[in-house]
Formats: sequence, C-alpha cells, structure tokens
Amino acid sequence: MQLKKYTDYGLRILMYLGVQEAQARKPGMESSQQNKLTTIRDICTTFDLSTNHVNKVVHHLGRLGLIDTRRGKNGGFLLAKPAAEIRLDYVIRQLEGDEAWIECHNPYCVALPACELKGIVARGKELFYDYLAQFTLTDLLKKQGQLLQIFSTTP
Amino acid sequence: MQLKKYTDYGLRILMYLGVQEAQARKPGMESSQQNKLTTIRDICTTFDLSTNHVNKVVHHLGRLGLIDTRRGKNGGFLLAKPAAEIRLDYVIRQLEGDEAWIECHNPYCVALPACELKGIVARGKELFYDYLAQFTLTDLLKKQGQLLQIFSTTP
DNA sequence: CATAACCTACATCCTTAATGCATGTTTTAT
DNA sequence: ATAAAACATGCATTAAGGATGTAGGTTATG
Repeated sequence: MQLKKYTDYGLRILMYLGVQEAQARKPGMESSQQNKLTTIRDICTTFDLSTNHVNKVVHHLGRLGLIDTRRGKNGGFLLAKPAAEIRLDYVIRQLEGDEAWIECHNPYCVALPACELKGIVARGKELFYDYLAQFTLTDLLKKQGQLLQIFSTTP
Repeated sequence: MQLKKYTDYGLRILMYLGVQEAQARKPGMESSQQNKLTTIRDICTTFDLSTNHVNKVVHHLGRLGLIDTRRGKNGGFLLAKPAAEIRLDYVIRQLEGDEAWIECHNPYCVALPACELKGIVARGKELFYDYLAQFTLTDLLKKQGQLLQIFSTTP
C-alpha cells in the first residue's frame, strides 16, 4: 500500500518545473537565461535518478498535457499550464493508474455477490482523492526559496 | 496502490467467522453442532485459497486478539469479540502494515526538507482510515443470509 | 499414543515495479 | 548538409516483495 516511485518521480519533476518557472518570472531574469528549458538530464542530476525511468515519466506527463516537451537541440520541457491549475488528485490518479484498491477477482471471491467491503473501500479511495483535489502544484511550492536553493546547489 | 491479498484474506476470514457465529446463535442451533470451531481447512475449501497463506493470516489475526485459536484435535478458531467491536480501520491497518504511502528515502529525495507533499499524502491516508473507522465487521454482514448460503453450499 | 489441529521457520516461485540498453526521430547550431 | 542534442519508443533485464510451498514442531483430545 504505497504510491509507486514512478508517481513520486512525476511529482518531483513537476515541483522542479514549478520552481524554475517562478524563478524565470523574477524581475531581471526574463532574458538572462534565454528561457532555457529543463531537460531530463537536469532532473536526473538533481534528484540522482535513472535517466531511463525519468525518460518515461516525462513522456507520460507530456501525454497527459501537464508539460510541453520539445525535441531537438536545446529541447526540453516546461509546465504546460499554471501551477495553480495542476491538481494533485489528477496527477496521482493518472500516474498511479486508477484501479480498485481491493481485488475481488484473481482469485475470484465467492462472497462477491454479497460483499459489502468493496463498496466501502472504493468510497474510502474516493475520499482520499477528493482530499487531494483541494491541492495544486502551487501548494507544493510553498517553500519555494528553499527548494530553489536545494535545486541550484545540486550539481 | 492496492491492498495486499493477505489483508483481503484476513477480512474474508472474519466475515466467515461472523456468519458462523450468527448462525450458531439462532434458536435451535445452540447444541446441534456442538459449537464446532472453524478450521483453516474450512476457510481454504470455501474460498479456494492456499492452506499455507491462510495459515499465516489466521495466526496474525490471533496475535492481534481478533480471534481465539485453539490447537489440537477439534481445534480451530472463532471471533474473540462481538463483530460490532471489530473496526475495519484497525483490521486493515494492522494486516496491511502502517507504512507511509509515499517514500521519501530509498532513494533519498533532496527536496525532503522543503517538501509539502509527504504531509498532504499522510493526511489523505488518515482520512481514508478515518472513514474506515466508521465501519465494523457487522457492516460487512448485512447480507448475512446470502453469505450463509454461499458459504454452506461451497463444498 | 495416535491423530487433528495450529505454530514456526525457512525456501521457492511469481508478479511487477524498477532499471538498463539500443535505436529512432526531431530540431537546432554550425 | 551535417553533427549534436534532446525527446520517443520498444524490448530486455534486474530487484523486491508478495504469494506459495515444504517440513517439521507443539498442543490438545479421544
């Protein structure tokens, strides 16, 4: 009963992008970095993760429309919409996969037709996601200054 | 993101015991079956599960004080307290293990000191369990008659 | 004392997440 | 043009942990 690292990595990537974006908007920064995009390599060195795994997560985030990716030299990716519009429930549900939290088949449970459990667990799951729906990427960036420092000091 | 089969089996076992107990209390039943205990074999044939796995779950339920087990000939087990006092949050939390739903170490996340995510997910997890705390084994036995029929017709 | 049942430890299998490798495709700078 | 930098994609491999199996131990009953 734990989120996949895959999902976890996706959230870290979004946090990284959120911090970069906020920084780029600071006065005096508009042209200094020429809006350089974040690359998979940046993420991997910052968080010390496997290139291949991050590769897949980035691709997934792209397909979900959460980030815009650009191929080719000087390519990379950035948030596709404002951090305030990226809801945590959506991100986690999509990356995690939206299966039932309890398995009634495989093996098939004879009690299934008269079982009250699956409904209770399913409702609990929805409450969990309903709670997450109150938060957006913005809420993950409260300690933005500290995050920026962490991200910029990791070589 | 799914409950372990282990946990699932534990709940099924409790449901089975709850039904047996209610049946034993029916008028005219007090002495007819001599209060025969439920055995691991009974559970395995009813739900078509592995003896060894059920073995471990039963043992665990015993250690948790949810069932009383008795060794030796004519041994077996039964609920250690009324179904209404067996809360689902407790059962699931114990059988499932109460780890955090998100992994911040292994590998260690550099953002940890400034991360808002772990708190949000932890609170969501507690809401899930808070919801489960509203229910007891009794709530899983609403369709008791149907369950009894299912359990007694599986050879 | 034999049998039926749970107890316990250890070993193995199996699923799947995690990771690695190889190659393709696109874009840009030179 | 062409080389380099970046994401895209598919397949192979490894690792972790849950699921299952084997073997014997212990306890109670008849």
